[in-house]
Amino acid sequence: MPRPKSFDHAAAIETAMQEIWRNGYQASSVNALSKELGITRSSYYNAFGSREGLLREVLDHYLSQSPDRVLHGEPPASPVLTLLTDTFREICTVRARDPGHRGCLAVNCIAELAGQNTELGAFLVSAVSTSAARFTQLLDIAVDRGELPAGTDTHAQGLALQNLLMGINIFAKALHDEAELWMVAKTTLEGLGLYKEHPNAQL
Amino acid sequence: MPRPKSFDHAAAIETAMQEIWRNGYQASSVNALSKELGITRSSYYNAFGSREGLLREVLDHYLSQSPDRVLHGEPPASPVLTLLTDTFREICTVRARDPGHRGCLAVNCIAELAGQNTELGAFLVSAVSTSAARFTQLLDIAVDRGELPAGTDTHAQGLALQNLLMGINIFAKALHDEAELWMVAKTTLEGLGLYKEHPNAQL
DNA sequence: TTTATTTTGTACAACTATGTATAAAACTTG
DNA sequence: CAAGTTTTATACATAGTTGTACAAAATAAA
Repeated sequence: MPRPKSFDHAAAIETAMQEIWRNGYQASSVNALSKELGITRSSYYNAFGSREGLLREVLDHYLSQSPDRVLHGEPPASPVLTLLTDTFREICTVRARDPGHRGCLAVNCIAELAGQNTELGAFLVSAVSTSAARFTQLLDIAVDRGELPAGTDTHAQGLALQNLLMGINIFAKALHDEAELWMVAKTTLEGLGLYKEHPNAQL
Repeated sequence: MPRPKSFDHAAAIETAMQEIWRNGYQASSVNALSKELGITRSSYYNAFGSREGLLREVLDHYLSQSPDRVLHGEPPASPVLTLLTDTFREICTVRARDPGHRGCLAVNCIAELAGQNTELGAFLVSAVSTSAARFTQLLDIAVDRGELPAGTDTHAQGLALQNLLMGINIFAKALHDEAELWMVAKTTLEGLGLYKEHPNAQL
């Protein structure tokens, strides 16, 4: 009986994400977003409820496809240090090759909204906390597997990795050279004793 | 002959800085800023020319009093590594004790405006570049003084320090505990071989 | 075809935004 | 007191903002 939804919700979220990523949240009005989505403001409010409602969906979508997504989920089969190194390498590549130099949408939103917008701010702060805890968890696994020495302060190291991650994502907005961006990550990872070259896999 | 300026320009910049720091640039309208400053919009435009004009002045003021200001200016008399360690310690303290958890105004503005607002974006990007170069310069001095080994890659280390700085400033918006924030900085500095305890000076 | 539902178009309300213009008031110095 | 300048008050123009309301159109299934 119901008329089927005639615009692709997922595709709309993707498009809106690109727009907010480029222009920032406060600068992305419902007018502008609706125009970009090719729908009317009526449809916008019908589909997303409010201006802020869309951003929440956009952030969920973003986090599910951001370059650090591989860190979450099941414990990795490959060595943890290789996973970490590869992930930071990937992040540097993606960030540097983004022609808009937009950095990380989540980090941008933290800078814009944390401690201000109660709802979204709290969500973002908790996402940072979760990510840092995940780094620590991975390092604990590395200790268990003998990849890292037993006395390793995985809590401190995990926080340092989270900091490296966010730093890279901000730095990428100002430092556009991929090699230099990777130099930042590699230098810090080496310092932390967490850098590991990829061991010529599949050979 | 001229009527004296009846509102304190410097104090107004300071007040506006606090407001923009708290709410972000895009969310700080001329209306809101004028009200906060206790002046009319007429006076605002008269004094600052435009919305953007004020931010430029605010950023200049901010940079002149931010916790990393001590890194600039004359080469330090004290050991470079001590200066670096103390500066990062100070930054962690200031950021964690800010009840608004606003982080760094400059970093917030980079996240909000870099690659978007041509004028201010370029200014902020160049400020990052300058700061990174200054870190490298300080490390070069440290090498000259024998504080660091001769083969040190001061360029890579300087970039890593700039990244640590910006990371801390973002992280502070989500991680409010001073000890944990300092753990981030200390762990990274130690990893980079740049951490040095303050040598009980004046004793 | 009727029915149930979603989407759309359009209008409205009530603000708010930036920037400009202009005349009146305030004030200090000569 | 007069001159010169700054500040204020007020209005205007033009555009945009979020959110709501409601009827008309589109659509698929019974």
